[in-house]
Amino acid sequence: MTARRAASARATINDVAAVAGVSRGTVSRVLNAEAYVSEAARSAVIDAISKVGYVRNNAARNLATRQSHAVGLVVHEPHSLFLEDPNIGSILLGINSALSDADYQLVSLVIDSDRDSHRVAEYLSGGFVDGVIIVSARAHDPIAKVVAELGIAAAFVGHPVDIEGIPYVGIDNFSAAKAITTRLKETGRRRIGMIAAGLDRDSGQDRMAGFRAALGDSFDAELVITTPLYAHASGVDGMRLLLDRAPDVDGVFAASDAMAAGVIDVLREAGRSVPGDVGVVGFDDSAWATRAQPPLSTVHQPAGQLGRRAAESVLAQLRGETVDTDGTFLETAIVWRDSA
Amino acid sequence: MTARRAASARATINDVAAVAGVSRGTVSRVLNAEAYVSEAARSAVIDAISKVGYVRNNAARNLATRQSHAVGLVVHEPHSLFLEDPNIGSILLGINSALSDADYQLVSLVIDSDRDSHRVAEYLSGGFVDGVIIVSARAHDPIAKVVAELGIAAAFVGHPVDIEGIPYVGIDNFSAAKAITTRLKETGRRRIGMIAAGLDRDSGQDRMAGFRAALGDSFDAELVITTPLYAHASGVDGMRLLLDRAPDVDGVFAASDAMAAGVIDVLREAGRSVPGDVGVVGFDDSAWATRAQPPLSTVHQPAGQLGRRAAESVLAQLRGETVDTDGTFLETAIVWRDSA
DNA sequence: TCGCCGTCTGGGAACGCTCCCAGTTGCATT
DNA sequence: AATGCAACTGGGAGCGTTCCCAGACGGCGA
Repeated sequence: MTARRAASARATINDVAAVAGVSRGTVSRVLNAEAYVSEAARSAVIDAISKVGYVRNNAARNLATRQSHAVGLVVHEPHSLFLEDPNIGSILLGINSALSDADYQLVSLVIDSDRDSHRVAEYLSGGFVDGVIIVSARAHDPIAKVVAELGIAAAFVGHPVDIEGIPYVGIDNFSAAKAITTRLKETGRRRIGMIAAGLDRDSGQDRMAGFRAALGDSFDAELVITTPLYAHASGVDGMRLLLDRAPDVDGVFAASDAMAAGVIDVLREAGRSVPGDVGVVGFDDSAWATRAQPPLSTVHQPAGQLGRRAAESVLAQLRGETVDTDGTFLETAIVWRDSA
Repeated sequence: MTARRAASARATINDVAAVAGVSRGTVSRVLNAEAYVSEAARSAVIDAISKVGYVRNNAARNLATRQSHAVGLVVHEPHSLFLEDPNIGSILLGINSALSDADYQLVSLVIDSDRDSHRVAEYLSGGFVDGVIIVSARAHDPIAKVVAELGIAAAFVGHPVDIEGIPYVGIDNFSAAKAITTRLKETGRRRIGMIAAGLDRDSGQDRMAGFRAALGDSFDAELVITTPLYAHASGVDGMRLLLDRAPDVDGVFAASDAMAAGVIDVLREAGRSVPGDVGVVGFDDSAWATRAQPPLSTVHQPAGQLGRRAAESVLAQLRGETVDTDGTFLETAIVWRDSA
């Protein structure tokens, strides 16, 4: 097959103007819903548009307005995130939905970790996007710094970073972790441990702090196992270690559902029943939670809303509105199932 | 914070021309790597570009060339796909990598199932994208039909559809299913069942046909359980039913790794050991495979390559090359772990 | 010497919009 | 009747490229 170009003779704004018997300017005003257009002119234009099958040429508009009407989604370390993060899909859908409502296009800027952030910086400064949403940046992130310097409209999804002046949309990891740990404690558990992860990010630190706060005096640092990743394997390794250190453990807070699933696997292997002998709670309310045996009690993250709100913040900045740089925290909810 | 516009005074091709002491046309020729530029002019232009910090304005180029230099990725039913399909992430990365190598931009066209395909058709015909990649279309897909009518450069990922003239990149589900079933049979299993899914797509049908072909005379329709989704829960339900029907089953081919994980859960619950009492094999080689206890023997799908090849097909069409409409099948490989 | 051709260059003319200014109405107010 | 103002309209200018044509230059064969 040879590629055919799409029908070459596309109608332009001039064709519409000619058919409607008005000028180019009036058509443009109708298209952009501006004031000062008579009802007669408006309906004539609308009729003409459907008659000639007019579709706006974005390239021309972008050139004239010096805006791209596109917002970039910067995702770091694509493989780990795209393939393992249970929330990224929902976040993406939330962003996409908010942007398309506002007639903006989402372009995905996947960053290969082996390339320099220079390439991204150039892309961002190249006017290809009007704004940018950054998912899950680490502290001291080079791209975050570039965005801050460029002064481009931006928002972070996930958690605050060490950069001033850029809003973020996240959840209150501290309170959520504290709440579910408290709830676990209320089921009568006395020796509660935690499998922590992602301590290089605020989210991970906050979950651990929340856990500690919930336990108060009964907190025992011995019962906190630190692992690098939020993965199933980390839960397995962490739980083995914990069981070794404290065979009398009767409650576990895992920093993610994937880890909690690993924890349950290890407990079963060791002949402990869940929730009979040990209560287990997770974090995320991802697909892991319902597929686990037994289904996990966990913290529900409003991932879709996280994306939507971040996109709305960028759009507001693009409209020239003042947005809150302190960021916003979305509500989490405890989902109590059978694992504790 | 008030949004600041990115540095307003961006260098244009004219600035470069002025600094290099050549004309606009020469700069353009250098930028597009055209012939007939003297070495002196070329290096002067290159120096000038870096001196003034020139970055190409895509809107202007798109307007002048009447091309968008963008390729759309159409994803249906975003929720089920994005959130459950273990391959979609890799496919996306593969596409993105091929496109950015060729200086094309990926724009994601997520289709909300409740809206009409009309909106997508308009988008596609609106010149916003030069080509389109469609992931996992069903038979009789309306958007696939629209693409075919438009004659826009396109490729399908996943499996052939009922549309003529559009290439696809997929795997040979029949052969792969046959191969892994045969391998399972060779481990000495006599009563082999299958948990099938996705029979509304060719991929699902082919996997079942491959299973049947591998068993030959020993095929027993009683041992095939049909479920709607490739999900963990389908594996659980399907295996319960199968165990009920045939308590002597000693081998199971699940149509996806997620289902295979569900199968294993049910077997454990029923006191059967894997692979001791029952051998289980899956399909996909997704994250489910390695996290399962025991790790799954399964069929490896080259998801990233699937995306890359589809993108390359679209790019070839865009260059006006003739591409094979029959599509291409990529090699799968059996990954033998511990579950069988 | 002349003419030709291949190599290289400059710049006018689009591409299809938006912006903005200069008008032209029609109506209320003086 | 004259004035002012709000409501509306037309069209020139410009956004930053690419495309393409006209032309300059130099080397080479006749």
